[in-house]
Formats: sequence, structure tokens, C-alpha cells
Amino acid sequence: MYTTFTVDCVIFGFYEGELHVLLTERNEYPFKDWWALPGFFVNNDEEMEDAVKRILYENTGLKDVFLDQLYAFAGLKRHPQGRILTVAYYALLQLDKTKIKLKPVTSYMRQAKWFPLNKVPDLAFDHTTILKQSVEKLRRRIANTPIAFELLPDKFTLTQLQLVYESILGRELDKRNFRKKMINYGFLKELDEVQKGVAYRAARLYKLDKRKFLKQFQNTITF
Amino acid sequence: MYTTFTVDCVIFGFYEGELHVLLTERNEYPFKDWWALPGFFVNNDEEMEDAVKRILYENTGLKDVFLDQLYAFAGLKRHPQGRILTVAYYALLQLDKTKIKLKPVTSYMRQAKWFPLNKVPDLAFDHTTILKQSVEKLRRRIANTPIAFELLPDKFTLTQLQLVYESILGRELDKRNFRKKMINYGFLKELDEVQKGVAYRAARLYKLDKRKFLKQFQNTITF
DNA sequence: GAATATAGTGTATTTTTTACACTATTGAAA
DNA sequence: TTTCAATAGTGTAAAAAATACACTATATTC
Repeated sequence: MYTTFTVDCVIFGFYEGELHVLLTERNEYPFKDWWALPGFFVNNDEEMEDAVKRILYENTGLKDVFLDQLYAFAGLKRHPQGRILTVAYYALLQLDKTKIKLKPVTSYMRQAKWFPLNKVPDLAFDHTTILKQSVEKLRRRIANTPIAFELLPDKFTLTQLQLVYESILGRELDKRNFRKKMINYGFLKELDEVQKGVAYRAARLYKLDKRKFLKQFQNTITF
Repeated sequence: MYTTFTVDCVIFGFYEGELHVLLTERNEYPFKDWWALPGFFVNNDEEMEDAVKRILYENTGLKDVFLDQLYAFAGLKRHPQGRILTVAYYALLQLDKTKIKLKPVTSYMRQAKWFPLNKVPDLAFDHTTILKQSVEKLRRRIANTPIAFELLPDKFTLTQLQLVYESILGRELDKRNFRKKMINYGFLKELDEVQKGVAYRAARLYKLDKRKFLKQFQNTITF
């Protein structure tokens, strides 16, 4: 009839050509010294999604990020102290937007750190399952909905966009076919601007044309 | 930190060429006399999915049905008495398997009844939203995963199968293209048996070849 | 045996997806 | 200032998948 109520958040960020996930190191039993997904209790007078936003803000200093509910986990054995229901969300961050300040040390959390997806250690509780499921969901989702843009800064190159797809799908894509397809969608705005600070031919920058983008995908409901 | 914990279940059944949903009429405040999704509290020592199975069994007498978690709803205002978190599931029933005995009258539930999807009245709480979302999920899901079979008896005709697709997708499909595609998948077993009791040419019956079917779709994870 | 109602079938066209390799441009190093 | 290194940027042909479309076959009922 009653349960403790928490939310956990799989925070994805894309940089250096790789998808990363933000983990925190626990400083409390159970699972002291283990890495875990950022999560916390939902206050009794707080909306669930606000709790997620709070966690995100506390951990990264960012607001207005892409959020999607993943799944509710309520197993009786997921926590030694009895049932703790958690609703897992995943968040996609445009890392470049601001320099992200990672959460400082607290009594219960030693540090927060970005891990490339393939270097994530074993996690506390059932968080390995949660992470795995969110990657799978992301993978299915990116095939229908261009959520890739949620992981990129406002201005990006086509190669960066392709790298996001590749790191989520876990396979390489053909450059020419990828560009042809993306440009064909018609929601990319070609800018009169190129990349800066690279030691080779600079790539053209693109922007998402949100109006055209939404028109095309307004029927793809997110939940 | 704490919340009341319930599950609600959108029970889909297919008969007479139409997708139906099972609703119960409330006999208790709030929303007395309104129709609602079957749902109930999750006992403190009970696994969430077992609670859903319990509701299904109590309402229909069926076990071993297809179940999939839809979404967790936890809005502070969804219930007048304060937050009641509900995890919504949807179930697909093979109605023909057994004659279904609908739940008898109880103190809190006057009756249970099948409604064709387009004749569902306004529902209690946020159940209209829940129902709408599950139809949308079903629609997205049927495009990738052949869950259609979960709604049909063991032996079925291609026309029945097509009707399931059409009623979930909400549009008509081309008969020849549909058959071509389904047969091409290779997981339909053609039986030496035809429909009985129809006043016209009897259609051939088919069966799902579960082995081939699973081989093809084992990578499509369900959650 | 005529009427009715649904079953069952094939081909041509269009669209989408895939496979594939070279030239262009920039900054850095020699 | 030339060369090197690194990535940007581009088109075409073939294969596969999706779509459009209409008639004959068969069982039942009257």
C-alpha cells in the first residue's frame, strides 16, 4: 500500500566523440564506495519530475534539459531495507552549453564523475540494469525521433551529429548516406560559419530549425 | 519520501473485429459511478507485477497474459486525497482461449464491461490519459514487434490478423501486401485446417511458429 | 443453380536503403 | 613555401522494400 519513493536519473552527455554517463560515488551504506546513478527521495509535496530536475540541477548546474521517463522499478529486493520504489528517468545534456560544475562532496556522496559508456564499473543496487535499459531505450528512440540534437550544442557539424548516432547505435554509419538523409529531412539550417580551432579543414556548422523539426515530429509523442 | 502505491491495468481484448478495453464501474467516492481502469493497491510484501497479475486474474480469470509496463503516474493532484502513485501496465488478452468471466460485483466495484475503443466514456482520475497513452504505445509497438498475436487465439486467419493490425493502427491496410509481408516473415505456420461456422468460403487457419518468431525478435526487448 | 460474402492471388512502379572512393581544404611542420 | 596530415565534402548505381491495384475461387444459403 505504501512505499518509499525515489527517482534516479541516467544523465547522458556527449563529448570527445563519445557518449558519457554521470555517476556518483556513494559515501553511505549500503553500497558505500560504490558508484551509482544520481538519485534522491521525492519530497511529499514535490512533483516527481521536479525532483528529477532538482537532482539534475544539483549535480550539473543545468536546467532545461531533455528528460524522459524510463521505467518504474519496485522490486522488493532491490534495497536491503525493504521496498524503495524508484522511477528512473534519463536526461540528455548539451554539455557545451555551459561549463558543467560537477556536484561537490556531500555527506552521502563523495564525488560525481563522467564515465564513457564502455568503462562504467559495476553499479550499486540494480543501477546496472537501469543503465542498460536506458541505453537500449535511447537506441530505439533515436531510430524514430531525432533526440540526437539534445546531446549537441546549438551549432554543430555533421560529423559531430554522426558521431552521436554512432555512439548511441553502437555501429558505424556511412558518411555520404548519413549526410544525404539528414539534409533531406530539411530541418537542418546550414550556417555561414565553420568550426574553429581545428588543425585541419574546418567543417561547416549547422543549426536545428526547430520549427520544421517540430512540424515533422509533433506526432511522435515522448513518454 | 513516501507514497501510496497502486497499479492500474489497461486490459485490451480483440473480438468482433474490434479492439476493446475492459473498464470497471466504481461504487465508491471519489468518482463514484464513473468508469475507471481496473487497478488496486500493491501490498507491501507483493511484487508490483504480481499485483497486476492479481488484478487481471480477479477481473478476467486469466493467467499468463502479455503484460508490459506503460508509465508511472505520480502527480500530486491526480487523487483528491493526496499523492497516489500508480504504475500503469497494459495487458493483451487472447479472448478466445477461455470464456472470460467478468469480475462480479464487489463493495467498491459495480461491474466490469468491455468497451470498443471508440466508445469509451470519460474516465475517473487521469485514466483517460493513461488509456490514450497505452493505445499510442501499442501503436508504436506493433510497428516493430508483432505483439498482434497476443490478441489472437492460437489458430487464426490472415484476415483476423490484419484486422488486429488495422484496429491498432487505426487505418486500413492492403490485403495483398499485408499477406505477402506476413508470410515472408516466415514465422507463420499454415495449417491443414479452415475456419468453421461461417456462411461463406472458409479461410485457412494459421499458427504462430514460436521458435522462428522468437529467433527473429529476441533482440526486441520489451519494457 | 443463383446470389452472396469473403478468400486468395501477382505484377509493375516508386521509394528507400545500401555500397562504394575520390577530391578539397585547412593548419602545422619541415 | 612546400609538404604532410587530418578531416570535409561530394554522386551514382544497385538492391531491397513499400506501394498501388482488380480479378477469380470457393463455401454457404436461399
